[in-house]
Amino acid sequence: MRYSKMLIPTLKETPAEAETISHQLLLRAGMIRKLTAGIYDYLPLALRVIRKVEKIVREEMNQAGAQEVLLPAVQPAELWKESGRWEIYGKELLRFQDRHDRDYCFGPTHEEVITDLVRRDVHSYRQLPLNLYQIQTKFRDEIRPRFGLIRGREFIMKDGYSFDLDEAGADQTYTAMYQAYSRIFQRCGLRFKIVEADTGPIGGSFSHEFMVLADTGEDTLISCRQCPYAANLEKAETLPPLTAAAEEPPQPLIKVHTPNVRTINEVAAFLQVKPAQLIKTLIYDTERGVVAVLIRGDHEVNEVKLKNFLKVNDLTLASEPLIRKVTGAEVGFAGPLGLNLPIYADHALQPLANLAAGANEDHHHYLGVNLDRDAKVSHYADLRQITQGDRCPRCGAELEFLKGIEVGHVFKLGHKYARALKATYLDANGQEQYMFMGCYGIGVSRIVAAAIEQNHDDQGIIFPMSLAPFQVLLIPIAINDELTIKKAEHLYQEMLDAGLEVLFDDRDERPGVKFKDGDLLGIPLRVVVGPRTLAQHQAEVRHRQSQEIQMVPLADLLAHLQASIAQERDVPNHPHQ
RNA sequence: CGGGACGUAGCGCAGCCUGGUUAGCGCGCCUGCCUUGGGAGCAGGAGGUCGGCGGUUCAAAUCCGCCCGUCCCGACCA
Repeated sequence: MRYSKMLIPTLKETPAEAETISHQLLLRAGMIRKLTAGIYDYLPLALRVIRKVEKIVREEMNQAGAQEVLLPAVQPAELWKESGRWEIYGKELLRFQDRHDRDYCFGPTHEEVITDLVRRDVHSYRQLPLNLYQIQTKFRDEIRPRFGLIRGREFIMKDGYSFDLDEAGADQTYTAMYQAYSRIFQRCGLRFKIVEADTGPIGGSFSHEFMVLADTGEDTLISCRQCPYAANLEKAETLPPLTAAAEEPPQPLIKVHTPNVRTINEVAAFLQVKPAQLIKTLIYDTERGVVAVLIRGDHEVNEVKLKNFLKVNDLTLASEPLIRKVTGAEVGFAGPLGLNLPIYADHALQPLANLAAGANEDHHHYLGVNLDRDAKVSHYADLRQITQGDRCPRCGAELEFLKGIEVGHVFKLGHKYARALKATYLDANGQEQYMFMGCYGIGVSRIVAAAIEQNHDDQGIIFPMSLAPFQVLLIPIAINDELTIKKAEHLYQEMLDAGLEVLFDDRDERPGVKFKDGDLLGIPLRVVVGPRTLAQHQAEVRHRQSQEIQMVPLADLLAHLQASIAQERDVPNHPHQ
């Protein structure tokens, strides 16, 4: 491709709207433009990278036994009502009507559609297992789109769905997908980590997320320094406390006047106790009623765990009037004593004695609270966020906290959708059985952003060979020198004939401009020819990542480039951790 | 949706507080000359509903109100 013919509108200055590095560089390199919040145009260079990602995804999915399909983006409400998700998916689901006022949505995911397809055309155990995937544009009306391609509302996703006879078969498929995903992200040159994850609104029994490690990542994950345990922060389990029972003898309950002392820090300072000796009492409103949640003063509630534990969809901290109504006191003085609500406590509180807590009375707290003596705790459970001091829930070793960008997610769904949409088959005995499903997502457009987050320097993008829009950038110096341009044209043709993906910078620009643009675009290999190098029958080859420069005889140039490309193409920049 | 910031040429910004010629600057873009190994130089030029609507005023980019849009921080997710 000739640079002069290609739409590559690079920018010298960083647009003010871009905060993260991948967003800035994608804009500056002329790869994307924003149409409206969370919705982007992909320009030619970006599309080439996306096609590279897609190719890797297709090769690995096909290799793993999956088949590609293409499902509609617009979906009828009926299917979503049948699965029950029309009600529970929330505002993220973009809904609209057609001219007959029938309800539709733009697909954020395709469990309903694929299950509908399969239930209509698959009826026998002989047709299973079946593993179908597609690469398609999704729309999720995110509350807050941000970071360019990392969290768009419209984005390109690979979504796959498997249908197995039973759980044993589904486990095999899950493993195959897990391995295919590992290979995909390795081939994309990403440094990633696989973590246990919550299943969220997709549902199902368990899942793993593939996290690209990057400081700008939105997710926090924890990883054991000793054993293989790794989990998303919201999923990470906490160990029950080691001390079996209270060591100190229970003190009598004392009510203390605590004027205008509301927050944990204020109460701790006022009562001269540590935050860890306080009980934080939070009132939550759910679709199944109001509950109280107790947590140690220095801990935070993990609302995902709480949702799962309570088996609720809606979970919000109670409003001020509601708190007053159920506790009889202003916000800041709630406590477990005499509270007429179901009370759930984090297991870290169980062995603790002589704590401080709100008195459910304005400006008063209790000292000497012993939960088993003074309150009615319905259940103790793991309800809190893991923190820096926690140990690995598997082996007890030290944990590491990391930031990551989720690029892939595999779920074991079980019978959830098969049951809701009646996807059944007849087994060998003529018995009707539900299909056992799994689903598998990859953020294709997000991978492009994640790759840039991990591979850049102060001059621009450093694409791994496997994703680069071009393998080679050919720059002739002194464009008006007839011999140079003639030789460069000749080299360009040779490279094309040899099947190299080459961008020929034939613009009438000064060398500095071409070098700056070249570094910004991140093409792995740069070949420069000019009067000086040609006089020695050589070309200069520069490696974008290492910045190493080699002078290569023109006669060896093609072979040299092909060797470099072959060496790097399927080898990640960094080994998988 | 809660909190914060912003909206002036394709991009980055100044002007606004204290209203008043033709709304500026840098980059980019067009033409010509010149230059050609890290975003050159000179000369000429194009490009603006100052986010929108309404109000105050003799006069509004500037003051007031409403609306729209964008970004950042939190609750959601490939």
